[in-house]
Amino acid sequence: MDMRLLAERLFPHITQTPEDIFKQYPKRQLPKGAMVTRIAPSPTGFMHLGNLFGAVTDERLAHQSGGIFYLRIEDTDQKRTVERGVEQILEVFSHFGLSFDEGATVDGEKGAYGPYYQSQRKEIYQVFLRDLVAKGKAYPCFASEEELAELRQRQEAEGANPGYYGKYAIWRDASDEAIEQALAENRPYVIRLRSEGDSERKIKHIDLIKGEMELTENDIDLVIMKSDGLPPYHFAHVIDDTLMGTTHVVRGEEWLPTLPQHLQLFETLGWKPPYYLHTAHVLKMEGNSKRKLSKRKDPELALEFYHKAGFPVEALLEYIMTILNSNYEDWRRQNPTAPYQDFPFSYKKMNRSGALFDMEKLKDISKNTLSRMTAEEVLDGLLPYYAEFDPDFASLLEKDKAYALKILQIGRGGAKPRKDLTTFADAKPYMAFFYDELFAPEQYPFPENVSSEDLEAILSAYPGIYDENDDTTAWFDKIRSLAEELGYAGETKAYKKNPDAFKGHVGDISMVLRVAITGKTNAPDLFAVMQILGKDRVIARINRAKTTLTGK
RNA sequence: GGCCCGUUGGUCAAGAGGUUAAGACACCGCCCUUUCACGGCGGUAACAGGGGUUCGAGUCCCCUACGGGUCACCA
Repeated sequence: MDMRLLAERLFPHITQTPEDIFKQYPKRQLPKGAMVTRIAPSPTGFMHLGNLFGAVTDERLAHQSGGIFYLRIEDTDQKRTVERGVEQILEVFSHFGLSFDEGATVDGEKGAYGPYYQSQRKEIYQVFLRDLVAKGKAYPCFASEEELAELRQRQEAEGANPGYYGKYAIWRDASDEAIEQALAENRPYVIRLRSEGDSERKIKHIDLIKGEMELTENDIDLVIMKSDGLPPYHFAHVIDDTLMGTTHVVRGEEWLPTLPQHLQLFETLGWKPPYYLHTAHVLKMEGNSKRKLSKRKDPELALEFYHKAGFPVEALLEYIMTILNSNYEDWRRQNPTAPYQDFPFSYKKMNRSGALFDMEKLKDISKNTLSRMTAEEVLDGLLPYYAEFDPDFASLLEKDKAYALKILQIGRGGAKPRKDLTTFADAKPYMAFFYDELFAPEQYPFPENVSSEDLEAILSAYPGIYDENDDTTAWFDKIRSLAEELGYAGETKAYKKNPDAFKGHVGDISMVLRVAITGKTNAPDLFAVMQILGKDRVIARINRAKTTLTGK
């Protein structure tokens, strides 16, 4: 059969030529070295850590080089497409502060290289499909699912590699009559590429992350159009990334095995492939072995997990940067407050092997990130977090922001800031005692070496000696005197030198006060705490503790 | 099973033929300290194994082992 006639027969509605299409996608005019990258997620309603790793890499490479970073929606598989999937994608990336220069948006799309939804690009793909058929480089295949399953079984029995190739490619050289008949019967079909590859031959390829590698040529007659008329990933990737001018494709290493197919497609179409960066997977330890993070078993794969746990987005980005570029931590030490975008990102610093996800490291980074933030920044994170997960606490914070800021200000801002919070979720237990609404200790964990008589004596004496206007030294001198009056060492050192001479030391006295005022044995600087609470509430809490203690 | 990728302390990693094999997290110890959170000092701990090449190998080559990935009209 004349292949041109066949092409016309298969795609009667296609009138444009590849040249027509290329006119609509002119070469991008960008400065030298500018990279064009994209992320191309499927709208499956599940955004995970891997998506973010890739997106940060793409975004940095593009924007650092003066290039373009765009969002393309890979929705060629209708079965997997989910309602609001695209909105979710957009929300997640805007949440992490990543912005696209082109691509899908909340209300459509922007940019001159669209459509950015693959489901809307059917005609474009078919122009190239038609062209390939006309040139004899692709052909229709009418094999049914059953036939293909049968084929696989036969190959297994023969010990041959599975797949539609060589002598197993039954429609590759089908007779005109057979095609004619199948068409007449309206049987569904796919379009396959007529592979010229040989599985005995190797191709050399340089991946920007993995380096030089040797791959086996593809000899499978790849499906390039599904029976629904849309292309599978492989073909869409080649067409879209070419037309849209992608210069660097960043994707997970699970794509490496199909790379020969992509390179073959580029060659067949006569196009130059982009640079590839195949990134290693994030792994997880299970027993004694590592494995890829799994959607079903590992909640920490979902980005939602970090949101719920209260990790600031800055912290997660910070962790991602340390994983992506090994020299990032050193840079951060030199530049403690610079935005991460100032870091000279390089794909050369990306690791070729997979990293275990390290929650402890994330926590440490998060703690440091929070400690570097201003009280205002922390509160800005706290408010939406608690609005979503604990509205009651959110309204307490909201009611008096100045008060909340005073609390968050304790020990913040110096060269050695306090590091009390690992996540936003830590803030409530940390701050709760400052709020009378939440302050309700049933019993007080007073130090055990202080007798009940002494406890009562301390709590009774304190309201009389506490003066709001004392500075920290004057205040503590009073505590010291009280300690000595009761037979406790005024200096810790004196106690340590001769423990038998005292009931305890001044630290025990301040611990009693700390427990009475905060309900806890561990709290930030007591003097600062009292300043914030104010004299009335300090006295009230001392009295409350005394009442609880004595029962009156 | 075929094909592909990978392998430096518990974890993340530096390392581009000559290093006492960095640093960070975690862990342990000491110090500082009125609690806590910090901070300081120190410590335990690694080139998967075997062959080559070389005066010299964590670095280059080969084999083995182990780990991961992939073999769809899913991406």
